[in-house]
Amino acid sequence: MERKVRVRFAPSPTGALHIGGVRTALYNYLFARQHGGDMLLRIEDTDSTRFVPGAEQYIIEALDWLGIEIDEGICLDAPNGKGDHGPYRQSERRDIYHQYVDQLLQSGHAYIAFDTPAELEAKRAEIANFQYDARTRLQMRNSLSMSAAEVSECIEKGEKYVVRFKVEPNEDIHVHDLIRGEVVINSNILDDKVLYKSADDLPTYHMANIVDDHLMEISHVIRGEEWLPSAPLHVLLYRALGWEETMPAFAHLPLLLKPDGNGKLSKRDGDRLGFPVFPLEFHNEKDGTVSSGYRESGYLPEAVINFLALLGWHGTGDQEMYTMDELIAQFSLDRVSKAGAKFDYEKGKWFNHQYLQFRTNEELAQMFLPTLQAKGIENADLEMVAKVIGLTKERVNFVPELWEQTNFFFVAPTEYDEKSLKKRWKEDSPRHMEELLSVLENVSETDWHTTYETTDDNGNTITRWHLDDVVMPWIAEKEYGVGIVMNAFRICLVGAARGPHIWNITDVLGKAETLTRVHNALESIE
RNA sequence: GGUGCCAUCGUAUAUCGGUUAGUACUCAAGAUUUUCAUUCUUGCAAGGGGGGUUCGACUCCCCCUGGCACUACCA
Repeated sequence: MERKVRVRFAPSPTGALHIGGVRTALYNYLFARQHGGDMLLRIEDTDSTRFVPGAEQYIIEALDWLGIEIDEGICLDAPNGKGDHGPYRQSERRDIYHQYVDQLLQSGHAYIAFDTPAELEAKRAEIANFQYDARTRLQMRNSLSMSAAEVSECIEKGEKYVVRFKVEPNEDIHVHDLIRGEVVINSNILDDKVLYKSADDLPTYHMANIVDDHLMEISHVIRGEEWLPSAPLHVLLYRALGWEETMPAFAHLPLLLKPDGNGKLSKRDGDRLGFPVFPLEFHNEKDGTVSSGYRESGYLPEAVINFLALLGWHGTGDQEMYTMDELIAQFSLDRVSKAGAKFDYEKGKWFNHQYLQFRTNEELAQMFLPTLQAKGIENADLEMVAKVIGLTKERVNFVPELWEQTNFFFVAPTEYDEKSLKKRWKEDSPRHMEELLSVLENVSETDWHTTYETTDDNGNTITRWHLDDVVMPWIAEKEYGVGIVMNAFRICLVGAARGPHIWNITDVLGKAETLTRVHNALESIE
């Protein structure tokens, strides 16, 4: 019988969750859902010195925002973990690790070493490319080079020690990777990795990772490419523990690279180039830094998911827009690319633009409210906000950008754009506007907002404003230019030569406000 | 330095031995628009180099070059 698919996302709470980590979580999630398996979240907090308060909560909230659901382990509705394989925080699993460290010690796969960090440093300075391995371990202070009596004496004296994995030399280790195929590495290049440290009574990543993945019955380990070099060590550990039969399958994902130049994408790149590298804004209590987030920048979660999914994976055809359900249905590990993907922020913006168009005007209005408030627009009429958003949303990539497109609907212009004036405000404009004012004053409130369907010269159905029937004949009769009149009118209402169709603007503004603005413009201009 | 991974337009990628090497982003031009924007159309732009294998290679193999990752009592 096929083993049930169980995957895990296992971040360290050392700060905000990097966007690359988010993609790893996403691929794990897609894989789990596609196979009807479980998605676990485990917190790898074995390095107490790097712990950052709030980071764990941040991770949970970020995944929740993106719609990556956790079936087991630490999650929003179970902050201390749910499921039968807990605890799901490595710092709470000390007793479990002890047992397996002892097992390795007893079976001779590991040994105790007393070398202090200073001694190790000295050794590295003394010998170039020093490696703690089969060739050098007898020169060091450990249970292989010391007598049993000496060892117990050191331990009784309270000397700090570590447990190291005893790597047998000159053995080819085969790692089967679902994305890269067979990777072979000789054990000679592996050092005797530290598995456990008595100083804080915690295992290191490698030990904890293998024990947990085994005990939690993980079937597939999908993680970043930076782990590929240590995969052989992990295979050796499974073997030493007697778990090779149920060892999970490995898949090492390509890295997310800097948009320019080369190297791994980092927080600094985001700061430097002006885009977020984290899903949510994060205030780091430990170092006092603030990191901007996709959510706060106006990104829609579905856009981030779609964008991230395509950074390293692609379907068979030209499809680019994917819902989460489509991704779940179509994702496959063998279509994950092997090469690192440069982070193209422009494409991310485009995705957000696309998904913004799918949202209703009412939804967008709700999302736009905080921006309006920040601009001093209190008690905005939601219906009116939705209406102006409908007129302008295809012009923007992000919700906050709506302000630049709609501000004149909320605030009457007090300044008039010089370039627009130069080009569109002519000598006759004041007289034209005076006359337009009297033409418009005669339009009833009802007619002001009226539209009707008609056909154009090509027989297409178009919507026409009643105001056209009032203003256009007047312009024609006076033999004024349509452009010169309408553009001056626009400047009066907007303050510049931009914005949606003029009658859409007068419709939202209403008759009284429209006339007021023209009056004001006539007084202010020149 | 050592080991490993990787290599198609500027970017993300399609192609799983036979194509005028496709698509999207970006950029440019034109059309549309009484404004700005949108939209539409068109265009620019690629198989790192060298050897093989083959009737035929972007695709398979080798070498070189280049890029990246790892090389901690961090994950």
